[in-house]
Amino acid sequence: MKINQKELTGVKEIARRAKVSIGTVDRVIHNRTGVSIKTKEKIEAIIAEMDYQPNLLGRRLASNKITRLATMIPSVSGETSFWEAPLKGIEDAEFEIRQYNVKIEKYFFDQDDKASFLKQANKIVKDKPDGVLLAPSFIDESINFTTKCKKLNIPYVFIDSDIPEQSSLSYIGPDLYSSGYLAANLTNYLIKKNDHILIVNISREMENHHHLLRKEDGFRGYFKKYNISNPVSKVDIRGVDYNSVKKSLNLVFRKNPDIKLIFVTNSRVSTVSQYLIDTNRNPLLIGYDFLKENIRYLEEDVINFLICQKPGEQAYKGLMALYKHIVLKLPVEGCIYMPIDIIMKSNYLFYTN
Amino acid sequence: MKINQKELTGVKEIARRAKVSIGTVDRVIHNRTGVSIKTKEKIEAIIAEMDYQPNLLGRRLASNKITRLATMIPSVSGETSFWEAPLKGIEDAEFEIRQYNVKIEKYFFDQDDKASFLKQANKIVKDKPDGVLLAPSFIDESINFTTKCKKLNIPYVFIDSDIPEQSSLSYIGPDLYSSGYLAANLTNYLIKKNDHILIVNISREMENHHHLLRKEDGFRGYFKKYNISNPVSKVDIRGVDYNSVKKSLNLVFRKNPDIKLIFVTNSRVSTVSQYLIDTNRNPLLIGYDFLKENIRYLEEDVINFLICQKPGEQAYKGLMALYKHIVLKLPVEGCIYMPIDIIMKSNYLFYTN
DNA sequence: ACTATTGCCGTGTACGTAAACAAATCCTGT
DNA sequence: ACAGGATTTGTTTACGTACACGGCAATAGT
Repeated sequence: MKINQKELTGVKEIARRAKVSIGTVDRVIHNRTGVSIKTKEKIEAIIAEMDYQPNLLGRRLASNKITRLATMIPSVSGETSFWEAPLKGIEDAEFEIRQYNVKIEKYFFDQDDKASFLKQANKIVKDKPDGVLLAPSFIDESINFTTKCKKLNIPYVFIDSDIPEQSSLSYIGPDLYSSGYLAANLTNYLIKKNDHILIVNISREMENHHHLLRKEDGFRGYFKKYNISNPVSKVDIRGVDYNSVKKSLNLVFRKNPDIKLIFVTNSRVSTVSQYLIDTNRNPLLIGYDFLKENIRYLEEDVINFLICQKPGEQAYKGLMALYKHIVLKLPVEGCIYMPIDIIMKSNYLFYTN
Repeated sequence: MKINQKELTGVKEIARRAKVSIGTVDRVIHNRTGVSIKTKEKIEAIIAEMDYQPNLLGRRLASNKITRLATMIPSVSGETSFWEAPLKGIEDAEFEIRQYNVKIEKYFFDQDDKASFLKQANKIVKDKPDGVLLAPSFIDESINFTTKCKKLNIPYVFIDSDIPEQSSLSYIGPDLYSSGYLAANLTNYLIKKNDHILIVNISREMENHHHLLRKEDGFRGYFKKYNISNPVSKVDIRGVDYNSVKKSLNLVFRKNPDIKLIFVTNSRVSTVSQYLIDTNRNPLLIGYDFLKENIRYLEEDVINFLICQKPGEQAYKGLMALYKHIVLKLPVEGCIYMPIDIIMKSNYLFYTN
């Protein structure tokens, strides 16, 4: 370690060169009022010439403001552990930016209950945080909510699924169509001519169903593009419990006992797995998400491939984007599609969600 | 934004509670000399009780020290663009921690020239940085180098490949065996009984060959574990130019014209791709690394799968580990295996190296 | 008894920036 | 020319920590 030789940098140097006080420089930097146009231009020229980068340490230290970020995601229910990862991501981000006077306030809603979403959304609006991270599970309600945010000048970031028309600060999550497309590409390596394929959509709320259909579109899009003519059936299941799934799949298998590959469009693939074990069937199985229950079936060779898009990192990056935008006033990418990861038995151990 | 209500925290509060000055508290925190055992214990008790976390902003701002980190990786040659990504990762990290008075000094060596490695290593030893990030391409020389570092009390982190005996601060990179194992798992989905498989190792320097062999071991390990009896040939090619590869592969294909799948154990898979195009052959092809040239062949359906382990992130994380250890004095994970990513035509667009 | 040494501790300044406060300058109308 | 307000500019303190410096008391040395 060496002692820093005095580099001429910082507001002080700007002030020196412009022959004004640091107070004036400060006013220009924060374009506050009370600076004559002439000195303002002079200072701005010097700032540009020096390529002045404000020292974030000094800035954050001197600014006694607390930045409050709100996060709104589904609560971790016993029914699915999917939202554990985003919560972890939120906590990681919290830990990292806590030292910069950023506080994170977490709001949770019930994925199967619109009313709870509304209630929490209203609470956020009332609390007026400086930024919002949102998993927009309910589309109309999310539009409503973010419209209010826009009016209040509160920037918001979407994760998990996008509402492109709502011009968020950023979307960080999967490209659903492409992930279905990838599943089809994978499928194409696994099947033979005329093998029967089944697409399974499982979700209770109509809303979430939307997302599943985009994946299905992607899947079928691939088949269409490459003129793959295998028969593709599909079933929509409107209950997430085992019995609903069992009942529906029983019907399907009665009609098509020779299904060779099943593509489950979300993390409910574990329920299908259990069904397959119980009915002693053994088609190839592709599903979604790095959940404990899914990994178990992956280990047991019931699930062959899981597609995953780092939900934890989505939340982490979403908060960091808010931090960069609000605190550092840095530009932020408007849309970050997460990589589409393929998980199988031999690499899941190394995966970080 | 709200004004921070005065939370009682920091050295000042410690000083207040202990009825001493902040100078004394400071001495205890940095366990400097000049504090009576009694007050020292009292202060330590209070620190523990308060769960005092030093404010990093204040700390870094007050400390005028510059931390110098050295990075040592192969230079980006025209021959392979592999090291572009780590360099990018280094630059990303540099940008991020620059504001904390951390400077990064980059050293490059020629991957095919031990002498250049030695020269650069000596230069680093002479320059005495505060930490080193190293891609230990040459094993013996790396051991020698890091031993010197250890004597000088300079922590070092390995990326890309590990030397476990050298007790580095951390290793961040692939588990080579497992990545070969995964390739075999994938292979097993793609082939039929009795399909002939070829493993191709291409490298000029004996050293790098080691790494390839670990992948080959993993590949064969999978086959062994699951009693897969497909014929597996292999060829070691000691030249990275097209003609060397061509000559060797011509020999192989003369003997085994019916090879159904080729596993190339490193990024040289592009050379094999070109060969396959030129000789109008079309086996399945699995290789390594997200390089422009490889992606081209992926797009053209010559390469089917690329295995990749985010070399850019390795370097980034490596530097961050050094930063955390040296500057923040935080504990650091000793070994971080990167996820083993599978890249194919339908997801490469979303991949971040 | 006087100085020199040592151990212990408090004070002050600095880091780079933010923001409140204070002061100087500029207008405008009389 | 001057009051009085508006506009522009300068000064100061503070953020939390690091560290140099200096001071005081107690002990040791002569």
